[in-house]
Amino acid sequence: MKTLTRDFYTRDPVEVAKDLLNKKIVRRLGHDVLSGKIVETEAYVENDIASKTLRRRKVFGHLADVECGRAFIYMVHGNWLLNAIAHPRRSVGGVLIRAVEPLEGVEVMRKNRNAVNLANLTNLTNGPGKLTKALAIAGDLNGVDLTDRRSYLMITDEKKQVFEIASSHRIGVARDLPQPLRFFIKGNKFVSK
DNA sequence: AGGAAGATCTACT
DNA sequence: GTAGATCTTCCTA
Repeated sequence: MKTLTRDFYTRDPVEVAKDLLNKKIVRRLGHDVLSGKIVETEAYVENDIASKTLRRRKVFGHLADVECGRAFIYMVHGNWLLNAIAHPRRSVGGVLIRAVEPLEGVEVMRKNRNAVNLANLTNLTNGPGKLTKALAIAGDLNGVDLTDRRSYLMITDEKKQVFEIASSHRIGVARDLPQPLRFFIKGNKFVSK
């Protein structure tokens, strides 16, 4: 398996958000390997007025200092959210991973999300806060290099596959930009509701 | 020092 | 569909 390169992330976040669909996120956890296919993303762009959180935290200033292809992880509403830093040179931006389809390590994921009714798999990782919990992703992983196969968290390339990309407005954003910035694999069961 | 609000989730009706 | 839990940062005093 091969990780996505720095160049992959050094582009318009909207393009990166679309291209991250169907890629694989890999989490090394002790002796276990947890992985899932990315099925839903959201782009956050330069001068993004939509997110109060981003502006309040001066995240864009922060993102500008951070290398593309690194993870940016922070907490909202008591949930950790996972972003990949992605923007053209001298710009700022990122991509929020909103949902994945579980592949390897499903039993460990179940354990990580204990106390929850997990009768069906779709409830395991179909939301930004759910997938971080299932994959044991928290603030201690902030800044890890997603392009480095030695990292505890990385994103790998996958064989080309035919699928249809659907888009919509972003979710949970108080005042969204006019253009659709949320992308997901059409018809996939693991997309959030 | 205290309160409000946010890129959310669960459990309940 | 709505309420309450959750935790961190920002704003006001």
